[in-house]
Amino acid sequence: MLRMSTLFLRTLRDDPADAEVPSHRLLVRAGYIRRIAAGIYSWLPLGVITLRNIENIVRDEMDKAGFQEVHFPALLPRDAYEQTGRWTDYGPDLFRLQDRKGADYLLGPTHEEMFTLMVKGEYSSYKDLPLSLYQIQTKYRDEARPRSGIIRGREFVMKDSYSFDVTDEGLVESYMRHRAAYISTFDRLRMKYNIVSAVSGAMGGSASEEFLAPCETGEDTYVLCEKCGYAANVEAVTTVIAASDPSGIAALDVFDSPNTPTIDTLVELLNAKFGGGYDGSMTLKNVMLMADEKPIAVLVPGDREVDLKRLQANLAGVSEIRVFEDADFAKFKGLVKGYIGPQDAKKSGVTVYADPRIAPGTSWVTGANAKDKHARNVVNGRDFTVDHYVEAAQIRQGDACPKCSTPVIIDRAIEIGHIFQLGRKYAEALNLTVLDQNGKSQIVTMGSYGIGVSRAVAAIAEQSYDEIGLCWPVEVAPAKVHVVATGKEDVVFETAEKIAADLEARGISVMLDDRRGTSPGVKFKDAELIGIPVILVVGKALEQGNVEVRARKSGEKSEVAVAAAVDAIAALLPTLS
RNA sequence: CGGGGCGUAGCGUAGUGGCUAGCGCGCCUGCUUUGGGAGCAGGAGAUCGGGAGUUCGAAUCUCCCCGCCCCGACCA
Repeated sequence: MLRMSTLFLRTLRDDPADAEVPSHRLLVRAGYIRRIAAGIYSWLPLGVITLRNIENIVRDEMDKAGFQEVHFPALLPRDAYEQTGRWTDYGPDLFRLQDRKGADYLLGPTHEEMFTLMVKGEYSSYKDLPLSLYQIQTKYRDEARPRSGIIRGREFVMKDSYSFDVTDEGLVESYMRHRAAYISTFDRLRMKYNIVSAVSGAMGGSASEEFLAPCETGEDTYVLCEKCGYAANVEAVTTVIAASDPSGIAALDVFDSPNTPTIDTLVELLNAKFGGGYDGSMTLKNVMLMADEKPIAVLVPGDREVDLKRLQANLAGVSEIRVFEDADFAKFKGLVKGYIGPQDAKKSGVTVYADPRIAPGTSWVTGANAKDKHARNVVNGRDFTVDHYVEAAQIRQGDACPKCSTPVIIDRAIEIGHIFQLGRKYAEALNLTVLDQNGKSQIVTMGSYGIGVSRAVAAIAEQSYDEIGLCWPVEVAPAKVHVVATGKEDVVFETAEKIAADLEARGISVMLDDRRGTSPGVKFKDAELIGIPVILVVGKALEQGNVEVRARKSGEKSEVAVAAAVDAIAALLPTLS
């Protein structure tokens, strides 16, 4: 039982000056966490209990799914990370340090290497697989910009799992088992979330999905179709545009277009010159970029920007993209800045990438590769060729859903889980093999799965707070019932004690406000701020032999007889989410 | 890393060259009060982020450094 009279807790009346997002503000005010340094927080008793509750739900669901818990140190030698190249690849985000002998160590940002080596050390037969291991552990990443309190910290608690299979089919199965376990976990945490397709990015591998908890303060943007349920990270959205039949489109027509440096001015001129009907979406923007110092042109409709993030995510094997600078234009004489069209790309040695919106057979207005000249009726496949199609154009609210064509919405969310099929990258680098039925050595294929446990504390808070404080789901809250004794009569405190003890005896955890001499207002405000789902007030109503039961979230109140209080609460709890 | 803002007691803040750095919350003592952040009286608590400089005099001006927050870049 938590007793407010002795609990190590001080709630704050004012919002802390350095907290802006609701979860941060309230977790600090209600005495769950305190800041130590940017992105580094200490946990006070209420915070620790809440974090543990979440941790235990995660652990329970992992165990139910048949995954086995192990534990690694956070402090790791450089070795394994050297072998996979991540000692350098991870860059400045990696916390590095040296021991007294000058040997290099790191604080683990994620543990693929260690898990791979652990399995390698114990197993060597296909008979041992499939296998899934997990740990709940503190991770360290020297984020360029920690933010939003506990949402993006430099130290955070994460549950990470890894699956090991011999075959690709086995990996898919392990992946699906994790997916199912994640669904039960987040459901139990009473979180609202969407499972969205993601691009696997630098980690390599194929299939990848993110569990995103929608909320205003989220830092991830994703696309959602409310009709068919399609959901994807913006980077992973696919564009479906059918090829069209170009026969009947008039021949390419070059025309004078002085003083048209922007799409808007070009459209204006087109409408003046050719009798109207043109808009930005009919023009073709030809963006010049350097991809690992090789020139590429990226074609997008004139009314959209190139989304560099999407482009980068979808350009396999390219590590650095930058826009053309004047020096680059100087090197490619065929490219007339402001009047570039894809028609002569081959001559200039430029590889042409096009967003799928530039479908084969479509006709465009674009630059004519000569100063002050544009061309219309420029047809993809007839007047220019696309080397590769790549998702590059920015995505907008109202774009057609790739599954059902309904206009999509764009929303923000916090990433609370990520599952993906890693493949053989780490097993290969660290030589994790098993012998198959034929005695032949096979490289193991892996999956990697993460849940941000400390981040979930914030994400849940973000999804369930109101003007007066936090409102935890029953299983997450630091206690299920907050028993508040108000008044100065001993009988009030004795009754509160008795009910609290009875509740605990029924397995219902209690926080008891047994502070003497604290005014009722203070106790109510604290209870509301702390956010325990049921508040039971022992006070005025006691004269009629009653206590007051309040549901924190809905605000519903009722009076029940003292003797019936425990039963009433036992009945109420399962109805609360 | 670029842009913006900020740093004064545990928390929130006032003070833009001049007396002993002010106020609210919280904390301690006493009395009163007890259903919505109580009242009165008394009290403790501050290297004014750090260093250097300008000045008769610096929380206040200058320079350097450190830290924090927000936007962006970045982020298995």
